[in-house]
Order: sequence, then C-alpha cells, then structure tokens
Amino acid sequence: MNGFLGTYSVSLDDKGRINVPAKFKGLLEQDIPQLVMCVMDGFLIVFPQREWGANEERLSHLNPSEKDDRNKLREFYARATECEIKSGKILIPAAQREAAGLKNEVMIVGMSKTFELWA
Amino acid sequence: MNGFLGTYSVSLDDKGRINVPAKFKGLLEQDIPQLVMCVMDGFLIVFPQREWGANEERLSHLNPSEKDDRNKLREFYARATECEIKSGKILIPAAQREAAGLKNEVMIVGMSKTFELWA
DNA sequence: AGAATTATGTCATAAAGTGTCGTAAAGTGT
DNA sequence: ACACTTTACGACACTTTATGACATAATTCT
Repeated sequence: MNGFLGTYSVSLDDKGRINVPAKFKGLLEQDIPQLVMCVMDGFLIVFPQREWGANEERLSHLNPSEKDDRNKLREFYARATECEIKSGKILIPAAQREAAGLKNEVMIVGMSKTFELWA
Repeated sequence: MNGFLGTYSVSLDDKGRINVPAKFKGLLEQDIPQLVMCVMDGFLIVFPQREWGANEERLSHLNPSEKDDRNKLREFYARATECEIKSGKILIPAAQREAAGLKNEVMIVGMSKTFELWA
C-alpha cells in the first residue's frame, strides 16, 4: 500500500457524510476508525489516528510556556476535531463543512499519510 | 531484461482495461502486481511499485507543514492512483482514461523503468 | 417532557471493477 | 509453409462500490 493517493469526487449525503473511497478504506481500517480532522485555509486535513500521533510528536518540541509556541499549538489544536468512520462513512461536522465551504461535491485528495477535503 | 522497451498498440476492453503486453509481464510480475499510475499532461505514466518508491524518496525532503512544499506534494499525489495487474490486465480508472483522452486504442510506450500510455 | 436538530444504520439501485472463456491473431520452431 | 504455442480481444456474468433515500436513535433546546 502506498498511502493515500489520487483525487476522488464524492458527494455529501443529506446529513453531511461522505463515503470513504474503497481504496482508502483498506488503509484506514487496518488502522483504527478514529480520525482527526483539521481545518486549514480553505480545506480540511484528515489524519488517521496513528498519523495524528506522529504529528503531535512533531509539535512536542514547542514549549507551551513560550508565547509564540503556545499560539502555534493553540492554532493547531483549536482547529482539530476527532471523527470516526461509521458504516463506511465519515460525518463532517457542520462547523468544518462551513469552514471549508463544502457544498454537495467534495474532492478527496490523497497526500500519502493524510488526505485533504476540498470543495 | 532491459526494462520496458518498445511501443505497443493495445485496445481498451468494454470496462476500460488493457492487456499488458507479454514482454512487460515478466518485468512486472517478478515485481509485485501493484502499480502507480500518474496523470501527466495528455498521457499516463505507469510506475511499477518499486520504482514508485524510489520516486517518493525524492520528495522526502519536502515539509508538509510548509505551504509551498505542501502544494508540490499535493500536485504529485493528487495525480496518482494505485492499480494492480489482475488476470493479466490493468484497469485504467475512468478518471484517468478521461484525463489522458484514451479512446479505444492505447499506445504503450516503454521508458525503461516506467512506461507510458497515450491515446 | 416534547420538539427540533444532529447523528447513525440500512437498503435499493446504479455504476464501476473483476474473472473467465472462446475465438482470432500473432509468434515460434521445424 | 505448416502445425503448434502464446498472446490479445471481445463478450458476458458476476462482484464490489457509490449514492440517495429513508427510518431510527441520540442530543440539545425550550
């Protein structure tokens, strides 16, 4: 398996869920159904549980008592939400949908270890 | 074996698959059935699994938290799809077929480590 | 508590992907 | 040139995946 690759166009159902492309499912379910979704500038990054851990690792050199570092950390954590794959679907909470301007059609873009959601 | 050489004309079947030329099969199956197919400007590049790994290596200095680097990575990963040789055939997903404008006839062009697909 | 909103599971249908086989065409050896 | 083997093609049946819709469950608000 080569990580998340490719671009998929999927549709939001009436409750704001997307179906996870079959090729991504393998990568996710051998993992854990938990994900972390993080609002970026105009799109969302989705971290599989494990990758989120690795990401936190990278933030661990920041010092929470330094103002600048603290701001960085806050920026990151404040934008994140935990999600889950349920019945093969991911619910994208209203706030995140809003933040990324997702309408009916969502582009899923693989980024190897993570993937992104675009309007 | 000297890598992928030559030009072959093959046809897409009703579901968008091509038969892999016999000469390529040896090179691919001693390898692994996995391939990565990458949309380029008007054609597709096909990387055998191993070669794709080498290719990713070259991207490893990029930092996904830097915006510019992230854009480069995205450009790369978004164009790629993982495929497999199954029953001696490769399915070219509809999106890729479309992107390369493949009709009924496809030209396969060897490029030593990789090969290309043209309309 | 009851109503409204948000979340979750499931199913039918449509679309995409997969395996197999007979036949035709191309390639090989004698 | 002939018989034989391998490869490619098209067709078909079957499986898997994606989508929209609906029913039910949980949560929040008043």
